Amino acid sequence: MDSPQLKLSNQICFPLYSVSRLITKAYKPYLDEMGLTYPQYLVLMVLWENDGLTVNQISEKLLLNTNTLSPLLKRMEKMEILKRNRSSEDERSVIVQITEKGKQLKTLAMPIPENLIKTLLTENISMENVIQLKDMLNEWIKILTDKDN
Amino acid sequence: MDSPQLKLSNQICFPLYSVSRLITKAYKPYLDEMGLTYPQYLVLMVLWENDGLTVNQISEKLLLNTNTLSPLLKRMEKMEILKRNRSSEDERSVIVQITEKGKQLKTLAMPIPENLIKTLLTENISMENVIQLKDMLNEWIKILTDKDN
DNA sequence: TGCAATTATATCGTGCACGATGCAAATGTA
DNA sequence: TACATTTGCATCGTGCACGATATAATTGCA
Repeated sequence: MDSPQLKLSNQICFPLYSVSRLITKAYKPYLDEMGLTYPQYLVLMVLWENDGLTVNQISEKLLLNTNTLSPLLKRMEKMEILKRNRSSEDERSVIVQITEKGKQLKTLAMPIPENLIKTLLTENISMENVIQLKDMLNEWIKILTDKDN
Repeated sequence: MDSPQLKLSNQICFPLYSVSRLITKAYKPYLDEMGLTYPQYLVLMVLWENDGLTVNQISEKLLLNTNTLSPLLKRMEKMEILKRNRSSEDERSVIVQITEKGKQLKTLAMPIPENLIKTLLTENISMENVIQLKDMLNEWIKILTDKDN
């Protein structure tokens, strides 16, 4: 049985999985300076944009469940990047607030996106191509998160 | 400071990271039937295509280092999906060979790719679009693996 | 009101990823 | 031929991901 559909080179998920890992690795030197991991950086981007969200609201934005987020936020609290407090309105909810230290990391993060995108633009790949790719990925996110529910 | 470049919606890595995870999750029902994880499935795809490779050769194909692969292969050997033996030519190398059980899993895997691609094709996303996306990802893999060395 | 169902978060166990380190075999070179 | 260097693999520690499960607060409804 030849089955070309099972060849690695014909897969779509494998390049997605690899590029995701490789780009995360490309972030590493910048994130190391900030003492952050990539998922921690994602949490900070959410909080920089919108502070004081609940764990659940962060979960929805990052598409990560609380079994991933809770320990992650716990570590970040220990690092004094954010604080977690029970909501007084709904004692089940935990409100996450960024600290001064967390806010200051934003300055260090400012140049990261431009540096990263420079790496990804080539003779064959324009900014337009990247936008197009992002649109496709966002449509897939819509499809694949709908399926879950 | 407004810094739109730090908004989650303007990132390219975040949708890559999310889609990679979500597609892996879409594989899960199929892989569960086979008792495999996604990385284990990747190893099998390599071996189905080319049996008897060394750990290093698998490492190059999957872009995973031995610190990830060694434990993964060890688990797969325990599951009796493959065997690991020192090469007699070069005692440093370990040659990985698929077992009968591993070969038989291929039959179960055959329909997976088509089922997966059905999920990913929509009104707005054609097979052509997917191919184009894959080409972009492969170019990025080239760039980002060159950078490493 | 009473109580089952739902919701929000946390914990546990397992399996990746990956940087750092170790070790033995092979290679290169003085 | 000695021996430093390189190569191939493995192990360790840490931090995700994620399914399963637990717990407490809230909600819904008979």
